[in-house]
Amino acid sequence: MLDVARELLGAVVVCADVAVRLSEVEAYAGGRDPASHAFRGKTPRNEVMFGPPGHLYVYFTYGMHFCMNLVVGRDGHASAVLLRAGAVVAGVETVAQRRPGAVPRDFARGPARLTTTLGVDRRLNGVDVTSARSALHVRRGAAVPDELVRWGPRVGVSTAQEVPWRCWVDADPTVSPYRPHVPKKRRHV
DNA sequence: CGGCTGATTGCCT
DNA sequence: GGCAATCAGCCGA
Repeated sequence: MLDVARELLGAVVVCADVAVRLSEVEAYAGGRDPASHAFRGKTPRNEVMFGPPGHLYVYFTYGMHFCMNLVVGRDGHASAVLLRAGAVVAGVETVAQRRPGAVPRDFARGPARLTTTLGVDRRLNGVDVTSARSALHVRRGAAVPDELVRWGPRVGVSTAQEVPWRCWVDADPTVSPYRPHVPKKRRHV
């Protein structure tokens, strides 16, 4: 699961004429992970997570935002990787119309911004991202070298803050700025 | 520039 | 009924 997350850095998400190269993702480990939507078992909302890998899990949150996950791991295991941020590499004109006033660096800088930029909503829940014929699919991109991959705690979760299951590309300006639980400096205790 | 908060729907207990 | 894998805008410094 963590290896899949790491491999997704640099991959390119394609939806219609817009494409985004991923710079930040976050792993969720299915039923035994208290921060996972699958923790309390299968429900109508999260049922895609319990299906085969390679499919998209789109959910609605905070009354106004969509976020997208890639289902990974074994069928039924319900592991998933939250796609958090990336750089727009195609369709900049389309995105500029969708996000008037935003600067390119911020187009997909955060999970909800990423879905807005790509035009993703619940209609894409469950699509097979491994097929180039799907409305949304994922292509391999230029590999990110190991020395540029950084790991840290997940964002916005109230439980299991200790597991470093978020990974991102070091020094990439499109990585999301929201890191509420990451102390910038470690004071000696 | 960094920190805080209101917005607003749907899901789960 | 409570709260969420967030974001934009506003505040003060």
